[in-house]
Formats: sequence, C-alpha cells, structure tokens
Amino acid sequence: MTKPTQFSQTLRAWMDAFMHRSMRGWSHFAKSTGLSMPQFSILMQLHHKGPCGMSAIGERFDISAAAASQLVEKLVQAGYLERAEDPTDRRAKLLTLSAKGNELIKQGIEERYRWMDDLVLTLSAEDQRKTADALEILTKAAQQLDEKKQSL
Amino acid sequence: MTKPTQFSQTLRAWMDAFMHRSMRGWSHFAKSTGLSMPQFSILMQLHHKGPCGMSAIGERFDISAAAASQLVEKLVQAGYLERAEDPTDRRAKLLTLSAKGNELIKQGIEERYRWMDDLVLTLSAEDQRKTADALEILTKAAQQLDEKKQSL
DNA sequence: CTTTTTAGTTAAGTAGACTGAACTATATAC
DNA sequence: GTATATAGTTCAGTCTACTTAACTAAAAAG
Repeated sequence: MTKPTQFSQTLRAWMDAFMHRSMRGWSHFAKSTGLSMPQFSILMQLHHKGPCGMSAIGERFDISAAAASQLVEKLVQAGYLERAEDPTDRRAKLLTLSAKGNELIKQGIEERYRWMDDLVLTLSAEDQRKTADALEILTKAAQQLDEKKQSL
Repeated sequence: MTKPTQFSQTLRAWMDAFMHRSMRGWSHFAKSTGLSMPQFSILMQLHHKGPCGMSAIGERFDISAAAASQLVEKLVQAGYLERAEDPTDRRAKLLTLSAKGNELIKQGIEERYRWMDDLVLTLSAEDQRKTADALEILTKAAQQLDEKKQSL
C-alpha cells in the first residue's frame, strides 16, 4: 500500500459501492428465510465449494467441531442439507445441499444479480461491451490468483 | 430474469467470485477485532452513510429500537462510537464514529483492497486501462441507480 | 493387535442478540 | 394547555452460537 494508482482508486470506488450493496442484500435475504447468518453461510459455502465433511465447515468458519456439528444438525432438520456417511471413511460425513437448499441459495443469488441486471439496462451497448470485457479479464485473473495461492 | 445476456453472464461470474471473497474477508476481520458481526455492521454503516440517529440504525438492520440502543451502547463503551445529543431535537441522539472506530474500519477496508491490488499486479498495462474504464462506468451507473431509487 | 489419531456427536454452561413491555423526555397537533 | 406521537432507554426473558469436556467409532501407526 505505497502509492495507490489511478487504477486501484477506481477499483476501490467500485468495491465500496458493490460490497456495501451485496452485504446488505445477503443479510436481508438470510433474515427473510428465517435462517441465522451462520446457518446461511454454511449453505453458501456448500453451494460455492460443493460437498464437504464436517471438519471442513469448522475450519472454514473458524469454529469448533462441536459448533459445526450443531449448526449442521439444524440445517439437516430444516431440510436444507443432507448428511450422509462418507463411503471412503466411515467416521466422516459428507454434507451436500438438498434440493431445497439449492433452491434457496439460487433464489438469493438471483436477487443479488437483479441489481446488476438493472445496472446493465442503464448502459449503452458500447459500455456494456466494454464492461463485459473488463470483468472477464478480472474474473480470470482472480481465478488464477486463487489457484496460485492454493498451491502454496 | 427472462434471458440472461452474454453481459449479465459475465457479471455473474464476477459477482460470484467477488462476493464470496469479500464476505469471507469481512467476517474474518470482524472476528479478529473481537466485535460481533452486528456490532461491526453498525460501524460499517456509520462509515458508509455518515452520522445518524438511533432509529435509523434500527430501521437499517430491521431490529427493534431496544436492540439498536443496546448494540450502540456496547460500541460506545468500547470507544468506537460517540453518542451525542442532536442539537435540533433533544430527544434524538447523533451517532458518529470515533477516531478509533474510523481507524478500525479503514484498516478492514485496506485489507479488502489488498486482494484487488494483488489482482491488478497480474494484469498487463492494457488490461488495467480497460478494466479501470469499465469499473468507472459501472460505479457511476450504480450511483445514478441508487439516487433514482432514493427519490422514489 | 494394541496405541494413537482423526471425525463426529452430545451435554452443560456462557455470552450475545434479540423482543416486548414499561418508562422518561421532548416534540408536535389540536 | 392538554393529548398524542416520537426518540431513546432499561429490564426481564428467550433463542442462538459458541465453548469445553466427555464420549463413540473408525482409521492409521507402531
């Protein structure tokens, strides 16, 4: 963080607007579903990263295995999650989103997208093309950055 | 949500990557400060929108006035917030971030930016220019969209 | 085959976020 | 001026998240 470039200034302005909006949106949506934020976050994680074990949940959210187990139990009871035995290790459990869970998350994501779609409608065709290009560049770069970090 | 365009596809890919990252980052940072997520969110709100009254907090987070009052009390005790009497209405309070509160939020934002800055470094000069243009377009569009919604 | 990890659950207890109800004090309406 | 609405606080009680500790069962190590 020596001297912010023009570019990172622009990034920051965008991040401020976008982060504030999306965080507000998510917490509002989570509340409307009746789920707590921690519960909801677990569903989000499963949606993003796919099935995983109980211990992965604990690590991801930095809570004890006991806490993870209890949160997951509630989500299973509510029908959002399925908890099966891992065939390769009978101690472990495999957590997957149920159809109901998937539906819920998709709906939340749709609502988040809607704002972006509204944004699109205000742009000229030319500006749409420009921004699409740019975001593709950024998305790819983000992917590569993540992969690089993962391999360390 | 009829037929997603190429553009909104690209937006979505970006949103997925970006939202997941930033949410994870924020909750991790909030935890590291010792503040709960609701407490932290209040500081964020103050930072984003500037000083406001107690009732505005309740409305913004959809909690009772009692809950807002209690959360704010904790933040005042911890020195992150200042709660003064509103000179124009002696019933009302004016909540503002203290220097300590401001410092905290700024630090969190810096950490969030860092990822973006890393991202920048992986791009060519040409790509940097392209994305800067695009994000400026998007940021302005977002501002205008918000203003339009506010005036309804 | 025994010992030790590892994966997860259960239980008891702590702490924070929240609500409704009762209250104070000020502003607004009539 | 009285009545009413508004801004905020305090209190008692509830619910959820979380922790540690004690447990079961299966895998891995010796």
